Amino acid sequence: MDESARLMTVLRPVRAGNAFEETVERLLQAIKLGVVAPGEKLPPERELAVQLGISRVTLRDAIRALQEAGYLDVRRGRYGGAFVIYVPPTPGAADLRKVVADMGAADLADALTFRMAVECGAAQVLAASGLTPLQRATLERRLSDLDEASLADYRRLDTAFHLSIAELTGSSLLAAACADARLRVSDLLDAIPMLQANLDHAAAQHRAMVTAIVSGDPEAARCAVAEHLEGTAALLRAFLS
Amino acid sequence: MDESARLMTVLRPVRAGNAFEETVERLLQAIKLGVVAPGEKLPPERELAVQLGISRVTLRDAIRALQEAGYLDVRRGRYGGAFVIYVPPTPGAADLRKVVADMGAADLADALTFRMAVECGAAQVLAASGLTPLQRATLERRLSDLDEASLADYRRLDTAFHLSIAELTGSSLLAAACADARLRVSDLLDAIPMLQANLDHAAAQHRAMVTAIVSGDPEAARCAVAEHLEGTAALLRAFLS
DNA sequence: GTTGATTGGGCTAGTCTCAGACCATTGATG
DNA sequence: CATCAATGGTCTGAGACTAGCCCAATCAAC
Repeated sequence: MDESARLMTVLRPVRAGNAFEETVERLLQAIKLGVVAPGEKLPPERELAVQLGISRVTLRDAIRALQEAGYLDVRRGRYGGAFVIYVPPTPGAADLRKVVADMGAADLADALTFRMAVECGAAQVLAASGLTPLQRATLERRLSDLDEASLADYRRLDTAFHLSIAELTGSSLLAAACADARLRVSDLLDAIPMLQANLDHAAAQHRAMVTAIVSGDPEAARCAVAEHLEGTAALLRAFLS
Repeated sequence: MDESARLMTVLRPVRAGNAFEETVERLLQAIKLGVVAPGEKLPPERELAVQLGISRVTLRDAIRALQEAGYLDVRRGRYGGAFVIYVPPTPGAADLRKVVADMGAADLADALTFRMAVECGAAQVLAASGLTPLQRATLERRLSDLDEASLADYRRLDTAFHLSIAELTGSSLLAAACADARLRVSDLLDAIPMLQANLDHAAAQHRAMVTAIVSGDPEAARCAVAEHLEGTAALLRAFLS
């Protein structure tokens, strides 16, 4: 609030943990966000180590940890690799309180606020930028993929749709921020049941977001995203009380 | 754009560099953003090392590097410490092209887009949240501080005003994102001259931002921030062409 | 089968980073 | 002037991390 708030913001920890822990988190992000879908495999270790900017030893430690935790199936030899075997838990309100307790009420509010800000910002920027036909086609494609998704694929394609908005702005910083925000609420989203009424509601809101963005209306885009995310937050609150 | 874009987003480097480099960057952020004003000193090494989550050795290496680069004056003994002696360069268009060349055109667009998204998002969220009297007073205070600022203090207080918006949302993630965004354009801002006409224009826009936020109008808040940042971006483009 | 390409598995020497202890300097206070 | 608290300066041993190299397993293609 006062001067010291900014000191704490800027002089926050340089590193979230050691290289091993951060690598586990990052791989878990790829798996939980469905960037690497179940059945698919991660890039080869040597390649992945370069991408992540770490040594192969550290990467292998992280992969082994995820293997032992049941997220990956590692196979040797040509056409081998680290295959994703994790499937999101069956949605149900049973675990939600536990998930919230694990992350803490303060972190929950932080994450929801952060997500609201960056996703609304991304939609606004994208709408204001004026989409190329190709960009528009990509966005429409993600939406129709989501509309036709099976329940098993829904979360993954929902993530893909949301992240596409940030990616289409062309800002990798913004894309990273939205991916981070999404990850911070993904455990929560996995814990709430998917009722048909909610899915229908969400589909309409997704449609409104795309319409606002492709028509180049930043106001409407921001508003549509805010409404959608507020709906999700309200759903969370409902299952918590 | 396609699947691989998300792979690159999530599987980006785990670490921006080694602990030493990241620490230098962080301290430079505190100095350049004016979180620690010229003449003031950084927290004691032992304390700072804990805050940054690094060892004292690494912190000292970083401090020595900044000392040799002329940013800090380190004095021993009681009441000693690492005093900030850096003052932002006199604004002038001479260096702007060089600054832009150093960061690259792609990074420039990325940074401006990112800043637009997160600052608009923060203002929207804050306006929607409904400010307490204390929060409102803090925001008004920052604005009046800025209005009365001398030219030497202007950039620092401008930063303080902008970052206050994010901080007041209560989301440390959002505050960190806005601080990061601000830092990425701070060298650019330091390179453009401060003309009275521009300052007056900015002051009016700042006023509009505060008015929209305290009146609880997310639409207007988002719009006011977008207009303000767009003005800055336009100024940059003008000095570049 | 044999071969060859691709991939995970493992080792080693060297560098980076850390935690903790101890030393040196400064300046306000009595 | 002596004291003492606060602060930067330095050293050391242990652990984390890396780069590079070679080994082992697998499977398509011949």
